[in-house]
Amino acid sequence: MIGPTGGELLLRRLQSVAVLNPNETALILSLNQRPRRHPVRSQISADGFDSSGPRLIVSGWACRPRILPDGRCQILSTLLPGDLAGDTGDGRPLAQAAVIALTDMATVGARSVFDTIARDPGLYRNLGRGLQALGRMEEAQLLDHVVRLGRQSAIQRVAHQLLEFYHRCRAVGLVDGGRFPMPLTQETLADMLGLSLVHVNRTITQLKRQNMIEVRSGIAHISDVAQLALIADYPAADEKEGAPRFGDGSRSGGSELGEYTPASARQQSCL
Amino acid sequence: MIGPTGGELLLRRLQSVAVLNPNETALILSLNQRPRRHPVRSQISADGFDSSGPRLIVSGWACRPRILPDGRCQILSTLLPGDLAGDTGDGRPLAQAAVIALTDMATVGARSVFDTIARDPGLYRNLGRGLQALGRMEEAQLLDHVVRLGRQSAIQRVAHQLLEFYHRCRAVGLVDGGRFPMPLTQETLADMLGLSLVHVNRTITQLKRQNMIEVRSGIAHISDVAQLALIADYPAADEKEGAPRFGDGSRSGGSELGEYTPASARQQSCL
DNA sequence: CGCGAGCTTGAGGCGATTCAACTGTCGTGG
DNA sequence: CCACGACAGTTGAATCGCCTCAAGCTCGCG
Repeated sequence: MIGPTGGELLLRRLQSVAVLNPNETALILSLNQRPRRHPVRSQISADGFDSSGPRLIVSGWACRPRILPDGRCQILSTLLPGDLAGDTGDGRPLAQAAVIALTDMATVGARSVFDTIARDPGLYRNLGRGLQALGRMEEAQLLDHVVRLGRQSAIQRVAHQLLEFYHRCRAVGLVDGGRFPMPLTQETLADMLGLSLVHVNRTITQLKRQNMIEVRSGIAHISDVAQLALIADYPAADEKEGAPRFGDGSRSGGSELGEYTPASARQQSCL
Repeated sequence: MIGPTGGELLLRRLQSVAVLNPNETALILSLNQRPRRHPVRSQISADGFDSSGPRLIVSGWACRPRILPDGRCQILSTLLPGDLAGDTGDGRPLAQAAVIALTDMATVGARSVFDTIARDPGLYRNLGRGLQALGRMEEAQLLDHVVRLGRQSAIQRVAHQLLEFYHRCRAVGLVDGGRFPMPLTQETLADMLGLSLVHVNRTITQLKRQNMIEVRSGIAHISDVAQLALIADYPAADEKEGAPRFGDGSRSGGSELGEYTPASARQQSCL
């Protein structure tokens, strides 16, 4: 699979949240080295203190799983091309969790970038902020994940997760007319969405029958994003690319404001 | 309800993750002002950009809710005495979410502390790191929350959440022989744990009948923490206080390492 | 005393799980 | 070229965990 280089992917994401000067752009594009390859199921980034520094994902998907003592598994987050695996210096628990390849992957080491920024923070101010914004997006995804798991039905979970993948792929230019790579097995989706494999299958089948989605050999297709977003309670994203939703810490994008009144006082309507 | 002052609570937590010099201690204890009072259901911290700076919770409990379009609610996180509500400067999505009082509360403004640290980061180095560690603990709790919601049964969720409250209360000296304040209604617990009110009730009743817990008029009692932790898959916390689990970013405390192999390859045993 | 918020309990139903089998599609080696 | 195993996806049947609806209860408080 030949695709964009690591630097191009990351640059694309950063430019949607920050304006980079030539030095910064050059620094990111210095990541266009020959990537290291990782087979499925191998560990990209270790649990706890990190050895080799953060790595930029060039191709392939990964996840941060948490295995329970009885063998069950809950996936905490996913990593797509253009994402960074490993601790980028602030020791956040999520970033420190182990990263496991869900497909064959290619990554490049990104330690040099962070070292360079640390050496001259002034010169790379925007870049530093941009990278922080990417970290914030990760936390926002985590919040969405909580809502999905806590309060959405199986159909909504699947739809919502697919929409997240769609938008994340779009942010790195991997969407082509509603089609985007989605190489996860239904079992992995189950571990992600807190469902059983069988039920994920039935749910996807149902969405297929309703012509909401297609999934075949690692490619997903969403014909009508807005319609799917409706059933998933997925917040209406402005179709305009490059809207700086995370430029300096605005809202995540999923919540209604309003006081928290006990549910008894709230009314139900939708679905 | 008369309890410790805000500064004492926060100092206690910080001292368990960092060693503070006299300047830093004094700065924290400067938070022993007369607190502002908030009635139940009022908003402590606004959604999005923050107006009045972060506030330290002196007494009472709060949460960060997310309301879905159809009226359902998922609570993202809880705030207990000694916690900080509001954005402490890094614009993290969780910290920016609205904070709503679940009981009557008292808080003090903490902006001065952050301003002072920002003015002379060198002098307040340990304190700055300590506060960052508190932020990391919040993220670690979020990860635990994901696992609870995704892969635990109702009983485990309730037990796990109570244990989290127990340990958080203990960190600020609010536990007395297995007893600690737990002023949440079952409805709020339901919105937190992704369950229905009725089922939370039955689950708590069941735990009571098994003599695992007692909950009455805002006070919870866990007789055998280790036993409850066993049911809940709650990681064995060293009973030794002040173990610097977050001193500079070690592991969150909930995960088993190990490669992520598909569930089919894992064996099941417990429960 | 009467009201209301929170807690408790019962009955019935649906959504998701589990177990178990079967299908389809690869890649590999005889 | 086809037999084979491995792996992902699909489907059915039975069961269970949790939800919803609907009362009734308890306690604190005006």
